[in-house]
Amino acid sequence: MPDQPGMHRKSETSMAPRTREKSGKQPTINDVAALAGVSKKTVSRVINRSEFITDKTRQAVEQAIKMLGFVPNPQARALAFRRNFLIALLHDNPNAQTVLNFQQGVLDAIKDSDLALLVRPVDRGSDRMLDDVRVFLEKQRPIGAMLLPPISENDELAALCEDLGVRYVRVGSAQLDDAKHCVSSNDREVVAEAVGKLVELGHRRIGFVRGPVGFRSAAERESGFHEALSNAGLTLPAEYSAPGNYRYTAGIEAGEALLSLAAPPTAIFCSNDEMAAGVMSVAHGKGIAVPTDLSIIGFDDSPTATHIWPALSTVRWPIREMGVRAARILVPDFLDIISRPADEPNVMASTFVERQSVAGPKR
Amino acid sequence: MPDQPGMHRKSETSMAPRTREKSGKQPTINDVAALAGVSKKTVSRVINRSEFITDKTRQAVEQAIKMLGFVPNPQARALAFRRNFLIALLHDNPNAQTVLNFQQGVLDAIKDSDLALLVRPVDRGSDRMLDDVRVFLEKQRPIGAMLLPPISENDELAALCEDLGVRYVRVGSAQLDDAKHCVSSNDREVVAEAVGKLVELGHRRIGFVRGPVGFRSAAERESGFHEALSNAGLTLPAEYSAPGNYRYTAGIEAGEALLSLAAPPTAIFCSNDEMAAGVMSVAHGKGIAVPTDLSIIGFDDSPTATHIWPALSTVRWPIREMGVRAARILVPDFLDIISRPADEPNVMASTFVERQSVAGPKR
DNA sequence: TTGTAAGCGTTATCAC
DNA sequence: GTGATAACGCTTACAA
Repeated sequence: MPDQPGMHRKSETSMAPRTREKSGKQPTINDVAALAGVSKKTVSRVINRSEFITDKTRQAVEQAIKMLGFVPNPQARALAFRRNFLIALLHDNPNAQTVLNFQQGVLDAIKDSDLALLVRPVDRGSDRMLDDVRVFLEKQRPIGAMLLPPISENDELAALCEDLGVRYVRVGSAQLDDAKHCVSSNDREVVAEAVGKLVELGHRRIGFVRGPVGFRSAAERESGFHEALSNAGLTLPAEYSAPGNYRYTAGIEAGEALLSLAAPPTAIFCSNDEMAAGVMSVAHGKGIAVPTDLSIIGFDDSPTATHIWPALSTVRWPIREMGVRAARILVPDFLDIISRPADEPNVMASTFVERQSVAGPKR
Repeated sequence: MPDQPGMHRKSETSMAPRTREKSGKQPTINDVAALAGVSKKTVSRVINRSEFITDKTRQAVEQAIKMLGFVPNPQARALAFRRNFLIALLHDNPNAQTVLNFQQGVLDAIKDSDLALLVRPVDRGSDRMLDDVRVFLEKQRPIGAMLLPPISENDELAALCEDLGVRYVRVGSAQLDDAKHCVSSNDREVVAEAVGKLVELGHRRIGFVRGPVGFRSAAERESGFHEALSNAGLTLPAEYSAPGNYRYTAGIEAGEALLSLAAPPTAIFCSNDEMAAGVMSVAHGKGIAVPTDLSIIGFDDSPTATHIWPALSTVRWPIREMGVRAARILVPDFLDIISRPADEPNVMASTFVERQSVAGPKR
């Protein structure tokens, strides 16, 4: 029985007995080799799909594998390869839905592969963040790492991965890196489109609730907003732009500010759904009817967007699909991919989803 | 260079060159042993906190470890221990917030340990579910597994873990297993309390929106509801009980049904927040004021609860804390735990959170 | 209390 | 194409 790390035990051999697998031990590569009448290395070649093998040998080995129900031991492979068959998901928990949807996408993509997913939150506030990640990557030695926004915007983090020989993909609202290291959405473009719809409907007094300072996604969305306004020959009065941080409470504050104005906006674009929900609550509280008196648009198409009333027009951010794509870019060689991932676009289209929170202005 | 699994390459040695770590290779246990002037095994003993070591030796080794910046290679340890230093989180994605909050709790708990978290969704609908999980556990060989509801209610799954020598903890709305294999909340009790509040306020016509058939959490919440009614000498007319599945759309349907009744309920308890949001939307649509004309209570205290208007009174489910506790129960020996986890309760208290969606009935 | 030798299950090297 | 033999970095069994 092993010493147990961190176990502070009295005896070196007192670990609780472990139930033995019913069928005895699992078959190893040696069993397969023996049964197939070949060497370990040949079996290894089959496992790893080396090309230097005759079809006949391969088939013999494959049959032996099947007969024995042999599954290569990932721990041993990890030791020999000096690399674990894992993908690490590094995130700073921007919001649960985003992380989990992305996670789900990644898991979809690697479902039939030998890979597994390791999740690692990082604290972007901490000054030891880089060291923490370094230790983590050096210990776990994953094949690759996925960086979710906002930490995906950290160039040092990307450099660290590069440095440690860990592949990486950065997820963002705009091209953050070269195509083989980046999956992004087209936030600016689609926000411009959504706000353009407001203009088409006749809105002239359009408010904006910003995202957190320093976030690329916030900057992209803001610039898309301005783009739409200037396309329409409009400008944004300073008092129509409210600060925000992607949280509901910021939406409340923004709503209070914007809707108390002498000439309040007839429409408000919020940089995410949570803040849009906050603005909507304020409207409800003030007896301002949505969408009759006020149109509201959000961003993310989070569950909140459909849970609030009236249902929120918003931008659907294809985060799950981005997870799939990120995996395909990161580890194409593990995913039995036919088409070259290089041929797939790495900019995923967000789309404007019209629901009940938008209408033309009253007059 | 290794063959690459799944790589379908032309050459056995053509793998893309990998950036070599700046500082050469990482130090191994041999380097430490040499520097400290002891054997490998002694270093191993220090790493694994064996007690059969003199303080002097230990200190010498620890110093060497520090000087070299040695970090034990988990892959090698995993091979030798026949066990990976991982915790697996098995879930069937009941909802993102729950999974991620729990995940966060687990990660909090294992933050300073050598453990890492592996996330694995399972498809409880599939008839290969057990086999899939078996393969997963046999391959990854985690120290332990955490089962989230509803799959935590599957006894075969628990038996499988037992069988494979993988520790496990089941998370549920009620005691699903003995204390060392279970973390639970007290749904029944706190639902009874919440509904009791409605009764105290004077509500007599109280509706109920059920959770999905077959879910233990749904059954617990329902029985808590009935408990409160019978405590008050009330009974639930059949038409006041609407089916549900924890989804928003079910809330919409339930709301339509309950609020179209000739004598509609003056209060509705919903088995989760999403359905409560659906009921609330229907109320808004029908011009029924909340809470004036209708009180609504949900369950979970999800983000939705505060994003909707008026803010939802609900039951806070301490899912993150349950994650922490689950980890402490699962791997106390890895967590430098002072107090015995056995002394900590494994039933975590849910609490009723009063917000704006509840008031006394009109008359 | 410490050390030696033999694994753990796989891949790398390099002859054949 | 294939296989013997030596890694990979650590733990275990057993000896000292």
